[in-house]
Amino acid sequence: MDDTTALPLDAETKVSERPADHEAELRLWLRLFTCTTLIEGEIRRRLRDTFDVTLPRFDLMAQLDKAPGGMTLGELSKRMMVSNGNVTGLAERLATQGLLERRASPTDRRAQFVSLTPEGRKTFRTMARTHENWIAELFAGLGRDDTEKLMTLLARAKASARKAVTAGEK
Amino acid sequence: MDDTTALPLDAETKVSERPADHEAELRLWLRLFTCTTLIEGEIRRRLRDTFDVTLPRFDLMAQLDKAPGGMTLGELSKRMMVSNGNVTGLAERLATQGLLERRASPTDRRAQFVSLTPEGRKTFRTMARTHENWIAELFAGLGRDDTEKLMTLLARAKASARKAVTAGEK
DNA sequence: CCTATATATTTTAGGCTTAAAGTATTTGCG
DNA sequence: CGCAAATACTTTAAGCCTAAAATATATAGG
Repeated sequence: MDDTTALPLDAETKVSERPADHEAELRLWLRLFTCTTLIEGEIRRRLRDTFDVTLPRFDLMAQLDKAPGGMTLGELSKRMMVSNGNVTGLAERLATQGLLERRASPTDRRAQFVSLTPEGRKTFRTMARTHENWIAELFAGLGRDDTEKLMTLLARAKASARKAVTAGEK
Repeated sequence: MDDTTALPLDAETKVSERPADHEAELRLWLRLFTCTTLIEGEIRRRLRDTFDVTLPRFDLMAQLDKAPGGMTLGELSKRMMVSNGNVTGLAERLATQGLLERRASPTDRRAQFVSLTPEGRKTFRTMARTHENWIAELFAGLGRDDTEKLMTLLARAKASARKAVTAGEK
């Protein structure tokens, strides 16, 4: 995944002959992807080595930590942006570990609420503190201005992508 | 994954009381991750719906397309930044589809070279053209300046992360 | 009430991914 | 040469993930 290749600077080439030259966007996507992958991989590695937990389980616990009363699997699925079947399995494994508990919804016999057990909450809070420091460490080379500018530009990129995605859903 | 929550603007809080407040970096990571995930998911969906191909297979073919003479599985593994076992399986499935061919290395009986078949190359080139347009479409909302600035900032972020990763490998 | 449709979840089949263990071969060195 | 270590690859076990089908329940309309 090298994204450092020099651009072929063929300003002479007629547009009609290269109607779809989107080199710049392709290179941006490659860089965005490798950058994210690099960080994500390191976080996965550290979570595993330090806490023996996977990133998906950490993410699920993070969602539950923000919702003290718990939530349904469907709600969890929406917030995590993954399929229903996926959260079914993740919740199952976390419940086996004693970190998550399920209870039936009093109003809807199809649904179940899930929430962190006291142990799950304690475990998550510990991990979350360390996790936050790792992220800070990984971004330590960025100044405050860079961070803010990146936030803004990524928001624009996200909005752009979201628009293209929803446009195709009509 | 909402990263739109307002920052708790507690400038009054003493540093000593909140020694590890890395909220900004955490929010940056969340945004970077959701942005990438959004685009990646859409590309996966379109590759599947349009060409009945997975992203990992597309990525592997992209590497081979850049190396006309083929390369070893180990080289492929390094370039794709995935495990050896992973490319073994991917290459196996692509070979079954007739898109990739293997031949023994003349000099090393442990190694094998893989390359695209003529059909594989043709198939990949077709997909790649469309893929490039999709990426351009997803980033269409970004101006040229935004794109360039993002490239620069992501390069900095990548360098920062790389440094933190290698520092832990000593 | 009864039925059609919608919703919440689980199950299934298939593919991706890794770490770790295993196999075959090559290379370096005494 | 002979053998220890390194290398290229495959296999295995476990987990993650999705789309699609299946199950159970809820809701709306006649």
